[in-house]
Amino acid sequence: MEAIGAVKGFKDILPDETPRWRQVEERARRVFSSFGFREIRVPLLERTELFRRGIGEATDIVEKEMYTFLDRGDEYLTLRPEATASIMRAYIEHHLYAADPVAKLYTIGPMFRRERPQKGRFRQFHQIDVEILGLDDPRVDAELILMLAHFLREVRIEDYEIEVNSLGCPRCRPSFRAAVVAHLKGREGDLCPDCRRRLDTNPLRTFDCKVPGCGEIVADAPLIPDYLCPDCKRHFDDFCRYLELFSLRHRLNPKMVRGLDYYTKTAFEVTTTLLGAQNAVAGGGRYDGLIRTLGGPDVPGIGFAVGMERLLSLMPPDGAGEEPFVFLAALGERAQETAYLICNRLRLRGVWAETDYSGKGLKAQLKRADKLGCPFAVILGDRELDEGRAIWRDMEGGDQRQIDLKTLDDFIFATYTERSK
RNA sequence: GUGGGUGUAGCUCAAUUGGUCAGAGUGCCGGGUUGUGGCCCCGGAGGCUGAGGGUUCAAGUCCCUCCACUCACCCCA
Repeated sequence: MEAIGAVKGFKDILPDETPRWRQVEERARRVFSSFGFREIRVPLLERTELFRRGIGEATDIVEKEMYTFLDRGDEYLTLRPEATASIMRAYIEHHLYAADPVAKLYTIGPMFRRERPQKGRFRQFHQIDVEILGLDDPRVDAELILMLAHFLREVRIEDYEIEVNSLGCPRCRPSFRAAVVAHLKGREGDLCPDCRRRLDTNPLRTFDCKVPGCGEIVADAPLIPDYLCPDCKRHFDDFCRYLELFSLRHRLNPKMVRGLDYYTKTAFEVTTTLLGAQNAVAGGGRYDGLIRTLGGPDVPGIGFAVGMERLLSLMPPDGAGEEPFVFLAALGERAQETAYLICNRLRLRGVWAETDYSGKGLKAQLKRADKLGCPFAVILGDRELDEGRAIWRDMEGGDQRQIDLKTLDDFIFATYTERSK
């Protein structure tokens, strides 16, 4: 029979890797809690319309990257390509704004985008997603970045840069957009085909283009900060001032734009040079009009997402191993049964114990204990059984002593609790 | 969607101009120690060399097609 492989771009997270995943998740939860965030869990599947309206029709995600299918011939559903839209949907659907004017939420889970896989980019990938709804104060924007930086520190990631920019609001963006279009139109012929198309759909995205010719044209293009309305400008200035208040090193990148349409005002990205072409570890920004666009009240919001796989590949290696506490080696049928019993009694008391099922020799059993990384082993043969005792072996030093069988369970349990302190 | 690279044992990789080339290390199993792991020594199992076709006396090696993986463009976390 031919074996069935995983779907392209979908990865198994094997037992050797899961401890690190859990470690990151736990640290995220701890950090977010202390900043007042609560967890929300939303479905992986939503109506396609949610993402079309939320993320924007002209974005790459909606245009060509979504896993969309017709469900039983009556409605289009999509595997979520990001979490924000779903969280906004839940926020509106359950009237969370009514209970509290401010909602601080986070979620951790898989996202799906049908792109060509490469280093740091998968079709199913995982994000840690954080949102603050109901506050538009620039202090909140700075505080969110403070929390993100703190979290990165907690997972021992140091080599990164925070880039910030303001994308303006519906009041100031049209004039900026017009200026960019005017600038680009003059040299339209020198633009790459993609950018020529973007001229109509989303001219700001030409800023991202890496084609050398486009880079030159964009080099002296108008910059967003110069076109911000007084309100946006003040917001951005204050935001930057608060970043400095926290001594958060950051870089102004007036050419940074984001691939999702809903962003307004503050935008930021955490980048690193260590990831190859996929240099963004985290990214986010403010989206003051999104909730209303999705049929909710006019509530401002800001959030960010961290790419789990990318984060993990940046983390320094850590011996977050998992090993049993004791191996019960048994010789002879009667001893094997006793060892089997003790092993499971220990497990019921919360001590990770392993034993042998093969009836192999002592050498093979100790070898197994060593391979598993057990710090201790119990040796129990019919000989010991008859004398009502067992051998307690320290695997590191090789010291051995006799333990009365009647007190063995308690002895092991006590040693275990002592050691886990 | 478009390019480039790579496919040999579970894993990491070797195999001169096509000519005993199907190997090593590691892991696994066993023995050296009839009841004592790690180090060392010895042995064993395990591969239609990604798949299919072609050239040739001879193909892991050259050519074609397909597939998979990978990196990059694009975009983003």
